[in-house]
Amino acid sequence: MARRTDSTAPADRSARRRADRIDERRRALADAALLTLSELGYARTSLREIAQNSAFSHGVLHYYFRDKVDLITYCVRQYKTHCVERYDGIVATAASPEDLLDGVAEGLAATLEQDALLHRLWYDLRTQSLFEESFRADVAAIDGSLERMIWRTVEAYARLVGAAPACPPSFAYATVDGLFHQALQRHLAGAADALDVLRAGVRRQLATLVA
Amino acid sequence: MARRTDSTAPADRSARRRADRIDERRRALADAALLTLSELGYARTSLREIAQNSAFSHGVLHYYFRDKVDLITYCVRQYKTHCVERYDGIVATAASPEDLLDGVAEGLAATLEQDALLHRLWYDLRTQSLFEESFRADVAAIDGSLERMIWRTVEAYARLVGAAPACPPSFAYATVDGLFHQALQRHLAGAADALDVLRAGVRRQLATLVA
DNA sequence: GGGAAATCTTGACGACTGTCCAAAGCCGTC
DNA sequence: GACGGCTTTGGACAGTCGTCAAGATTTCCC
Repeated sequence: MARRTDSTAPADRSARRRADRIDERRRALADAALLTLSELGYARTSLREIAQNSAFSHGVLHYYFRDKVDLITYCVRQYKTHCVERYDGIVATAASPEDLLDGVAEGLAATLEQDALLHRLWYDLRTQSLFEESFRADVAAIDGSLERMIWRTVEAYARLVGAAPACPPSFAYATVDGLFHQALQRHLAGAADALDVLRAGVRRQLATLVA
Repeated sequence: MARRTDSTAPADRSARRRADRIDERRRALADAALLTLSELGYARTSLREIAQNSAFSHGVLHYYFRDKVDLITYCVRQYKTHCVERYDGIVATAASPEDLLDGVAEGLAATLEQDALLHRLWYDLRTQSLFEESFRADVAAIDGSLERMIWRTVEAYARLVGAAPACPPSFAYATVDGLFHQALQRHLAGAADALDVLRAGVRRQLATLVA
């Protein structure tokens, strides 16, 4: 019985290391999957293609993921963390309304440019979730967190101009998302002014959202 | 040489009738395809499934359409005419700004409710066109005509309140489309207030678009 | 009414998909 | 250094896909 209560018994430590290794593999495979997905879109991405963009063979995907839906769900979740990490922190450090508008407009334009393919994938998956039950819940969760992010911006702006938000959060999100989506579409189509139009549009729309 | 110049020679008439019949078949098949597409989405719709929702067998599709892309392109074009026909005429008969806002809000809410699946398909195809070159041109054409439709509304509203539009057409379209897309998403998810939220949102947004 | 052309059906083809599995490779532990 | 479990491979499987073509059927014209 001696030291059976020791929580760092060799067996436990090895089990933990194993679990960590598995998590790491899953993350790596999900990264490869996101790469392929953002390039080809959901409809045209096969498991073999994903595996070819990774260091492994196609069979290993079913060792780490139950099936294709499990993998894609995991990818969506991973994308979400990537997403909110990027977005957060834009709002925090603004001292004046103008600063905030600048920061938000610039932040959105920057991520649109840098992560254009990931955003394209996001809109793809969001649309697919309208047809496929599988990852609807995860998509809805991301949508909600994006809406809350926009809403934090509106609240911060309202505070800085000494007014109150004058619209529901869903209205703010819908209109700004519409602007972002259109800008992405034009940016991908090669329109040189897409980013500037987005900046101007976001500034204008945010300004009308407070009383 | 006698009547070789007669434009209604039997051969011509028969050729014309044949062409008409072909057009009719193509329209019927495209209708069946639109039915299936709007139910399953682009990614999950196969030619066999389309044929099963029609009165014909799957082989006939390649008699009237070169390939799948040709069929879907034809569907997209057909959807466009269906779309603008529906939309047009909302704006024309408004006497006061309030009338116009009512009419537009109600018109958008009505088509969202009645043609929910078709609109879902539209967003699906628009997203697919970000990945697939094939029907990008047709999608862009529809997008443009929708933008012009919204813009006509803005202009009419501005005229009625005696002001000028105070934003670019693309801004008006992006924000209203964002509202419409969100409302569709919530409506399909079963939210009972989706239509009312859309009505309120559209009214609010349109009102801010003129000086 | 018969023959030719248009139309439609049916089955086949090769390519591709997600999934599964037996075997091989790998690695830590005794 | 050999054993045993964890990883990984690559092929097999059943299914579906778009496409095609040969044959059956219908339609039309003389």
